[in-house]
Amino acid sequence: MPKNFDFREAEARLYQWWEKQGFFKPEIAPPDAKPFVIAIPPPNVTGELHQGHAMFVSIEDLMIRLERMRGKAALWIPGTDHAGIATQLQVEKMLTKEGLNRRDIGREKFLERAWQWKEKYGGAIIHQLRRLGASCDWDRLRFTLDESLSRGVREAFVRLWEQGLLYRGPRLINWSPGLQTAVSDLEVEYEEEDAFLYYFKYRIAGTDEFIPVATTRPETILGDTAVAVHPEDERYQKYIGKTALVPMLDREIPVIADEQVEREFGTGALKITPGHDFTDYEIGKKHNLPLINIMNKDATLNQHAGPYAGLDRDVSRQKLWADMTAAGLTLKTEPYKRTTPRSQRGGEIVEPLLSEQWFVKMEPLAQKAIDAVRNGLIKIVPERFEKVYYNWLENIKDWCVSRQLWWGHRIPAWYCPDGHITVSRETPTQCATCGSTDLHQDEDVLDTWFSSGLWPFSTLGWSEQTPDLLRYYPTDVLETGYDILFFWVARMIMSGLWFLDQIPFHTVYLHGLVRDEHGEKMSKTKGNVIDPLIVMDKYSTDALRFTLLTGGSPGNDMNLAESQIEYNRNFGNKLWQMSRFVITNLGDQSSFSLPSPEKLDAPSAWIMSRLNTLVSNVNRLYDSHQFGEGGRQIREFLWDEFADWYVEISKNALYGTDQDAKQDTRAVLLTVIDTCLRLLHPYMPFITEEIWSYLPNRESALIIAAFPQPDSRYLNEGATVIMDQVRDLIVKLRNTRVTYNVDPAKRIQAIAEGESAPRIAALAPIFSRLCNIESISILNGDSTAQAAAVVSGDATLYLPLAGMVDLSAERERLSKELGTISAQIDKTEKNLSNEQFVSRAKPEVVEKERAKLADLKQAQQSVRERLAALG
RNA sequence: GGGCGUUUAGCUCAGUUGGCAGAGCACCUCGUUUACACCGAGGUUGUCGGGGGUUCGAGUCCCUCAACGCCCA
Repeated sequence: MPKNFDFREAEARLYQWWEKQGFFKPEIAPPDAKPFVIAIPPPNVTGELHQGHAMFVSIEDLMIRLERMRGKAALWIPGTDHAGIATQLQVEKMLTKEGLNRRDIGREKFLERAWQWKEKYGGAIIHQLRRLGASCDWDRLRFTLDESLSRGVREAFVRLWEQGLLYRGPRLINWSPGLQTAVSDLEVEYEEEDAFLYYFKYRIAGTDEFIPVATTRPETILGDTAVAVHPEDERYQKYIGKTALVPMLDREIPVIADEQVEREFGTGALKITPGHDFTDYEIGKKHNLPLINIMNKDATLNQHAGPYAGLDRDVSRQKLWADMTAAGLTLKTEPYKRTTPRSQRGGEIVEPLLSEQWFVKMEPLAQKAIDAVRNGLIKIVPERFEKVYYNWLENIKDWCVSRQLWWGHRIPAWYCPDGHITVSRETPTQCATCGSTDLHQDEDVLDTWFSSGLWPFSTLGWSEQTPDLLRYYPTDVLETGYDILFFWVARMIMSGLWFLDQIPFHTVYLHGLVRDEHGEKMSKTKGNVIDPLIVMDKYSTDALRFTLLTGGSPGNDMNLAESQIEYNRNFGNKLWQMSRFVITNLGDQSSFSLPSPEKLDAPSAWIMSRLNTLVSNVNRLYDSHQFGEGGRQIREFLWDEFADWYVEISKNALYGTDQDAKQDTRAVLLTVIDTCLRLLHPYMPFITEEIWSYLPNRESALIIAAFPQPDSRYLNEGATVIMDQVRDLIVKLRNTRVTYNVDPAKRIQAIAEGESAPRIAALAPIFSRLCNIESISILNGDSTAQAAAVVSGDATLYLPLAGMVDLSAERERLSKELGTISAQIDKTEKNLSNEQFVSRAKPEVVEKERAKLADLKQAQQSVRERLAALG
């Protein structure tokens, strides 16, 4: 076995081997095995690996590997998302470099180029996922624009149409002028920004009077179709029903009364622009106001803006305000915090714009999705996100699904010259209404999330009843970041229930965002990005995975520091070294049998007890989705208990002459390593598999070895008590040696006193190896003054250190210890003298407290006696 | 405006059936004993945000306040 683990060489080799052996395929399990299925959150084909990907791969691969080891037919379906806008922008960028744009080359040529781009660059992210060790079934790799998935999209669309849940019509939607497409409500982010509130005069026709009105967007004045005041507002009551004149256009609009108007805001009078504001749109509908669209799709003003037609939205704002000022129609401007709607992609200001789009009626779908979680068919982890989920679904709005893009699923709707709509699974030859053969297909494509909403079943072949769909749907867990709970998770639940009448998965596990060391969002511009590929090169994939898995808590954002990854790289090395020690000390034998529990010596009984406690904990923690805590416990057991204590102690037996003790110890060492490699494999797949290959008597591959189950026969409280006392004494002896500057090489004969002195003396070889005690004899007569004493429970150990012990220092040290012990005794006695505690606390807690008190009392007495002896 | 989260050592964070406050980094002192210097041994470090409550017992459960962050409107 090499001195170190060369992860750079091993990772690629092991991954290829696993894949070639078919271990990633669910068919590796027996045909009757219960499936365990996860559909991957499909990364954008345009994506580059970031910590978010690393996080979901770590968690999902952990679950997949663990369930695979539990004998399930584990299937992790990989895939990528065509990412409508992102990909189209990439291809357009490429065209721009060639001096072209998409309109020059036309839709067909453009799509050709887009597919070329996808074939060339779209695989990058997939290769990066493999580097993370993702044990996906790559034969089942899917892409949202695959033919089969596209058929699913059509099926879904047509069904919604047939069920009357799709409609097309002019509505006010969020328009992205830069991208020239509609975006959904979810794709708009609202930011508070410094702006101005503009106060101006709305003249009343035929008078010199005016109503003062305030707005944050003066250019929309040109589209006003009413001025609204509160019906009970004394200031403006007299104008209700009168006519106001739109500044600069002198178009006549009514002054209306509406109780929604806030009297305290601005001037208390509201301009109503139904064509360019969502609130005004509703008010306009209520009052039957006309709707004027003053804006073109590129955010320049159109002919309805009169003299301002052709100007950009910002320019027209300046010019209109200047003109109004010149005309004496303005009052003032004041600084104001305005909530600006910006596109999630690119950040440009989004315009509410009247436009012809396709919408899905969401309410019936949402209701089913709400019920599924309420009835417990689907569980969201952490649970608090269920509330967020309900809140969104209960207030759901219709979903604008059409996008004015070319890259995506083209809407399967055709129009005849009379405007009849034909929606069809197959390309129709004639209009379903009038039979016209003059048909043209809708130019738009569907929102990317429409297809990803079908992901858990479209990847399995739906809309066909494929064998995969029958065997692997519903899937089990959906794991992703909480930031796409609405975008993706809720929509999958809705569509799964709607189209298949079955939940798509029974558990949703949501992880947090990965931030930098100080909680800042990672970004290239800030320069605080920790690139997964770079840290994998530097510290290994296992170290990155283990850090992401153990560094945070479920559902919360995680601050990632490179030092943590380094620390876990060190843990990997530690694991390698302890395994190497065990393996190289196994001798020539190829098979080992673990002694039955009663035959183990104290250290072995202790470590086996701890091991089985660990196995039990890890299983329990995994089943309650506490992956991080599970990983931390494995690491702490291996490092702080096994390596630091048992491995050191085992050297006595290994290097000794007692053949039975040697064999038993070897068997225990091997059992611990074997078991822990299995426990750890889902967290650190590469190093564990590589170490496994050096184990004797192993199954073919760790990746398909059985996950450990606890064996309660090996739980041993007695051995744990003994070893805890031994370890406590050893730490105190080491401390004492350092305190008195005793040469580490100096071997000391110790003298034991107290009830458990014989037991301690019998374990002298442990003390010998761990703190260089030559021998332990039982005290016979009085202790010598020239000695340091350490006390643990009912045992005292004297170190005769003639000439080295400073008696006053020793007195001080013991006095201090006496203080600590006495304080603990006070606390314990207080508990035990409290009748409520004794009668109400759990019996084992009371018992534990009594034992503790007895221990402390003995220690107290020993320390007192020693102090007395020192004078 | 409504909801959620966070607040624990100098820094970054763990701590889920309520039962003696933990880790990494940093810092101090020793040490290269054939698994490991990507190491080992020892040590220093706390008003578990404030207040109230439930309980024999609260970092943990409940109420409330504060600061910071996020989501929805």
